[in-house]
Amino acid sequence: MRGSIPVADLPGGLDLHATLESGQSYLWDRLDGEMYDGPPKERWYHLAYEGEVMRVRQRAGLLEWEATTDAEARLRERLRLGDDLPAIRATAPADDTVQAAYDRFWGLRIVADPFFPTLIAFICSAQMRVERIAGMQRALRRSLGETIEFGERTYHTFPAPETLAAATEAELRELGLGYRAPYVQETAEMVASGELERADVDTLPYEAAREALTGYVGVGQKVADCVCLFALSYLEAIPLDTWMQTAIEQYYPECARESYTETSRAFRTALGGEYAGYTQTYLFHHLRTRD
DNA sequence: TAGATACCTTATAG
DNA sequence: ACTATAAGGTATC
Repeated sequence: MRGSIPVADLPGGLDLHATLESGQSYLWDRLDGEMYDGPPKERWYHLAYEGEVMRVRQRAGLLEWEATTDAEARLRERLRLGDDLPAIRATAPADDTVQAAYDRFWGLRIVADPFFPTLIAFICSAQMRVERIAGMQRALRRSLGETIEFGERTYHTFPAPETLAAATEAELRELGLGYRAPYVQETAEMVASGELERADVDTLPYEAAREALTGYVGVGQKVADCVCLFALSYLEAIPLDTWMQTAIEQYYPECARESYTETSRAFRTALGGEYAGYTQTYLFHHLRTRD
């Protein structure tokens, strides 16, 4: 099936390119060089997950999609197309840097990615660059995922928890995960066995959810915040990575505290509270890609 | 509870 | 060519 959504109908519009290449999602893949070699901002992105393939591109004022199923409702959820960006931006501070970030990437939306692949991707993100994190996720899909044929192309889905739980540490190290290999295997086991799963977390208030997520192996507060923001829709979560730590020192020194939890509270307040994660993501993408 | 250190692997700077 | 350092941190002592 296929369809298209007029971008002008979305509150605040859409920048699909910024949304999917700002380091928040590792589920969507580009089709560069295979079925597309046009302008970077109009490229197709594809996603294979739980037996379904969908692909999208933004072109000529439309968000076009094609899928093995009737995917539009899921697409609207995953890209949070209903979020009112002007209302969200109105909660952000008036700083030049924050406003420059919103101007530059206006239309960037926080994703609502599926829980398990997001958990694994951000466990893999420790001490790693964005490009290599994406490479690891591709390797996991290619090596352990199931294949689906769509449009004369073979797609690989992200492996199920049971599959990753059954993988050996050596096998995962072969895929380039390094010391994260046992973390991924053990966390997958916890999800597969039901020891700790999404339902145990996503009904909790934000800080309790973040705390609960650190029960997984390889998940500290920063990775837990990424899962909260990009998979569980806690829009107040602000992952404090090295970029944000630097930004706080430079632009918000009054928010610096002794602990992650306290700094997070102070910075969240500075970024307007309820939608701080939105502003943090604009800021992160801006700082990481300038120069 | 706070502080220090090891950890896989790759890319980049010097 | 070769070494040091950093890359969206976490676990362990």
